[in-house]
Amino acid sequence: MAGAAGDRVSHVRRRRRPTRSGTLLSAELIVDCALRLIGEHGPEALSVRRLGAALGCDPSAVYRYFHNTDDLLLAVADRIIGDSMDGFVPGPDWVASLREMALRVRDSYRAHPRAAVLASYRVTRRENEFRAVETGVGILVRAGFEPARALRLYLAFIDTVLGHAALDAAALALSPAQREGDSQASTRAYQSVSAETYPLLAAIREDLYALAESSFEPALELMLSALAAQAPARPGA
Amino acid sequence: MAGAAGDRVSHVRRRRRPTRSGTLLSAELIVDCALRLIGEHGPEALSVRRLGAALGCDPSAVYRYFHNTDDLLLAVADRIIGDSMDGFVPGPDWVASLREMALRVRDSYRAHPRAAVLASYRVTRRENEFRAVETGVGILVRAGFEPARALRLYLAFIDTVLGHAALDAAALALSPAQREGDSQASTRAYQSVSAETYPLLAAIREDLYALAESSFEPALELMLSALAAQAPARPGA
DNA sequence: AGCCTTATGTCAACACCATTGACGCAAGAT
DNA sequence: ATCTTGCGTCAATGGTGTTGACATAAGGCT
Repeated sequence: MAGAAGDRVSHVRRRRRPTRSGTLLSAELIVDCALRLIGEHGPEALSVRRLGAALGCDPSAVYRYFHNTDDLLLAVADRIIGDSMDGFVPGPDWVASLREMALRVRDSYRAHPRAAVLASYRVTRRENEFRAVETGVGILVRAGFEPARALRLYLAFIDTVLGHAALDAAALALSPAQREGDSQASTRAYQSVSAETYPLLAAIREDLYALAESSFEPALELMLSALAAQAPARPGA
Repeated sequence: MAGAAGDRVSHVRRRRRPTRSGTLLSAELIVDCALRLIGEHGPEALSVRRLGAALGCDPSAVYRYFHNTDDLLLAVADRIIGDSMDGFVPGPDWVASLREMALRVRDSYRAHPRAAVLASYRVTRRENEFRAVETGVGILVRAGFEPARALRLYLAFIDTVLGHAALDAAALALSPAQREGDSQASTRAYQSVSAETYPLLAAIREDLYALAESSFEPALELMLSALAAQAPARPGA
């Protein structure tokens, strides 16, 4: 049960004691700091020790607010999910609305890759997610789908988006060493494609840079076109 | 450097020295052992020290075969990909062939959920991955797509499949404590759907069990229908 | 057959990590 | 003014990946 809001250690702070360096700790502040650390110095910069150093407190003070690092990362993930749908209202064009939803999720993930990778594993089934489901299903229902079918299609859609967003985020979350390794391996692989073993790949050798790029947009458009094709003719349209 | 097949440390073994306990090491054997460790004792059981213990050798011997643990992890990922595509030959129906590819990948991930989660977000750029790309692009080319477009569409398709497979695997890979937490959150959420805040969800309350299910198949069918719709009329068809 | 190179298994050490239990200070209640 | 206890601090434990020096035997070469 690591992660539920009520489970956070000492959820209501009764006594607030400043750290040695004078700052007042809080769960919010720690999440802020974690996001900042990840954003500024890469995903591997997030450790309890560094967190303590950045916060100006002993590393173990973090455990007064979160059970463990997984708990902390879930809190970070929750913050990201809440932020992504913030202020979103569907427009009249249902396909465009779904597209915007997808891009919002993707951008939010890309903004916090490391936490996003962790978030994508755990479907939260919490407030923010239900709001998103209600919104998304609403878009499809207004497009003319039966409610139950709208739910199924929405789930297929959003899981696809989440999967791709996670893949994108994972690529960004790679440590510099891994990233370099990937790129070196790529260039070498491009050159070593032989016409004998891989005739097709050899024939489109100059297009192979696509291997290193995100396929989020093409996949999104395929998905949207499939949904559009299945939309029933609306009585009011 | 991590990654390409030719980059593996001492790719061709010239001298084979048994370990203290008598086993003959090999990259294959190490990958086998890693998969077994992860499968039996969870993803966190994979460490160089445990690997050494399980193999009956000094932990550092692993570094004679892989540059680092990331390198090893990529090899594990490539093994999973290779297993899934093993013995696959595309049939005459290109849509059915793509479907089979997707289901094979999904099954392979589900067979090694924890390893899949560890590895799924990495592009291995190793032998097996290239074989899969060659195969998949070939299917689309024979369906009538231009090679470059076939590559783009294949990547969008396979990334979607990988993303969903990873989500499925992640659900299977949750630790018991985490799984219980998720299920508790789910049931609580089902009950708390109120008609006021979520009128749509309340209306389809009996369909909400879909939230807990995989959306792999619906998403796959949407994707396939989109591809089928975009296929050019084949001269020979 | 016997030497020599060197691949490869072993050992010890380093620097980092998360997590925990004891300790003590001071905030806030009584 | 005293007492309780939340919470920041300290020290310690046992884990991690990775590296460099070392030893030993495998297998090519003469």
